Amino acid sequence: MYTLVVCEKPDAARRIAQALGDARESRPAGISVFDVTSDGRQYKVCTALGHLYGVADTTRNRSVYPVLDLEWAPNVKNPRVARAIRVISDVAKNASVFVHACDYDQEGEVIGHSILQYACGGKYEKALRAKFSTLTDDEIRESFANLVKPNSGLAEAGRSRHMLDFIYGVNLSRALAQSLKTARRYRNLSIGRVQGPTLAFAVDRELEIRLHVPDPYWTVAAQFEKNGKAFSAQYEKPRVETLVEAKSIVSACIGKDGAVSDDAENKVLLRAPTPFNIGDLQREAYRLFRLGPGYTLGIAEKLYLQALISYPRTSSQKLPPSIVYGKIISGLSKIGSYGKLTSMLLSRDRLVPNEGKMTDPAHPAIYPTGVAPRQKLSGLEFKVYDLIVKRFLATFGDPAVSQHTDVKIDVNGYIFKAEGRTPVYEGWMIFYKPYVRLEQRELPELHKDDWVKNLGVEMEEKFTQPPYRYNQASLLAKMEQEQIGTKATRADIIATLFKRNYIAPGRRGIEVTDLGFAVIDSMRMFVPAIVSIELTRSMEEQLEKVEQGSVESISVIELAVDKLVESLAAFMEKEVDIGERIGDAAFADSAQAATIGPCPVCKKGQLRMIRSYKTKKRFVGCSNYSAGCKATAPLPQKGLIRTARKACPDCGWPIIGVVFARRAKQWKICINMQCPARKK
DNA sequence: GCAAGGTC
Repeated sequence: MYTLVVCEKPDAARRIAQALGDARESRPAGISVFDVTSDGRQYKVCTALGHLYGVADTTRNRSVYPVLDLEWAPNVKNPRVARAIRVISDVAKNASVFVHACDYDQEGEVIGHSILQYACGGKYEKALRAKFSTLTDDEIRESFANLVKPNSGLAEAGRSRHMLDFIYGVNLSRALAQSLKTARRYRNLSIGRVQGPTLAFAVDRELEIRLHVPDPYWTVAAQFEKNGKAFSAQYEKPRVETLVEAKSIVSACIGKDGAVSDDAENKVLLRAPTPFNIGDLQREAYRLFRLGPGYTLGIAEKLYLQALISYPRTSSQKLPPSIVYGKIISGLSKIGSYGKLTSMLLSRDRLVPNEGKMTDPAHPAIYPTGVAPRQKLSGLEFKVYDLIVKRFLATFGDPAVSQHTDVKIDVNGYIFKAEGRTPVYEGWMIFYKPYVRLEQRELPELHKDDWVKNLGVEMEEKFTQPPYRYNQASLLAKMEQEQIGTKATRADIIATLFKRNYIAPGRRGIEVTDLGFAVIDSMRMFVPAIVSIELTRSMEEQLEKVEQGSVESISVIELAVDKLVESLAAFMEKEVDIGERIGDAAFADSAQAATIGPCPVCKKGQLRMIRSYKTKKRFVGCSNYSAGCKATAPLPQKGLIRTARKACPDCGWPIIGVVFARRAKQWKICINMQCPARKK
């Protein structure tokens, strides 16, 4: 007889098994099972692959809606999932004790609950729960020495979350699709609790930009000189509202020398950065390399599978000592050019990382393992790896010190400000080069009551600017800030909005398409909750009550269904109008998206993406085909294709960009097979 | 051809 331990993922199962004792791995049906004997106890540590069970539509018919009868079913479409369920069921047959050791959070509770209930034959209530905050040896042993009862309220709240998201998301997506069908069109549409608000963020930003009225203002700057060194200073009001005022400042100051009226010197400490969680890494990779968040996650997963970095899907900014900093750093000292940096840390008595506030139930922050790469990393893989290594090292660095000199200069009663920034001590920044640089702005030495020579005073007319468009990194940051989606899904949600053609990459960030506007408009009209973060907030409140046991999950779901049905009724009344509106937007967009560029052969038509009726493959043809232009070119069959709005310098045919979700950044090619550049 | 959430 033995204890069956249920874990959430293979990596966690391995760590838990090794922490419990000597672990022997076998792989029935390609799924790992670890046999452990420890203090006379026998364990079989099994693993899920994330959710093995989830909500399913009992009608099995996508054109039916509303669908309100849901069931909780194994995800048998995925063969690996089916094998994992079989393996665990087999092991469960002879187990005497069951331990739920999935991540200690809501989804983890659900994953373990389903497995214990359905793969192990109703063992959830009898099972014991391992409660850990990170998967370190000490914590794992501690949690197994103090096993608690499973939290059935949490499991129930989690299952309700799945149900509610399905009820809103699937039904409203089908309603949108149906409205298009009524208008005799077809397009793949979707909306959901997280997609809705995320798209709405971009829509609202787009509206702010379109409604922005530029206001003029003036800036006034002066050039001064002291001891042969010139420097500039800004008038104390960064924005002067009127031309009259700006002119009067300039005329009062021009040609008049200034006196230093105030000087302040401060040493400013800049603390070391905190270690990366996945969102931090995605933002930093975007800032430095312009990598989309989904792509960065893909690279991080690859590095993790090569054992070069720790588990990347973490929200933690903590580095527990149990990962043994010294061991990792000495490992890194043998890799590439890190030796110089690591020796600076290895000579220290104590290593203390500057941790952030965020935690994660199952994993620490992202850190390099110190294992040397076995194969050469690709350019981008190396960039992300290098960033992770240097960030890790930098968290142990001393604060950097910068001397700030703030000087006020009085010119005929008008005050100008000048700032000096001088690096004093590099501290942690030495580890994080070239990803950071201490700011340097020189000022001559100035003391109170010194006179400075006036070299000129100038004013400049400026206009208030509209806010920036979101880019992928800032949209992801907005989602984090509003707490919608999760660390592992945010990048995917944004990718879905691109795939649906609700948003598109523009010159200065993410632009909302007409289709995106039409979808948001119709939802705001009939189902405003789905495009507002309030739905998430109220769901969280109600699920909290389910978890506490003060409200039944069934009543929460029934209430949601009532609200949905009410909204759907109003929506269906206007179905034809909505369908027309969305259809027009969708097909205006796709006609535009399908246009690749002007035809270089007949010089009259436009080259367009067309799908062949016979082969179902896409290719490029000229809109002037019926008038005799036979210009054509093949296209890659995978990936999202957009025009680069540029002609090839070698042959004049248009250039396209091909985007793959988690793979290449963007692949720019000339579509002409006969292009001279191709022959090279 | 539909959500959001796990993970491979």
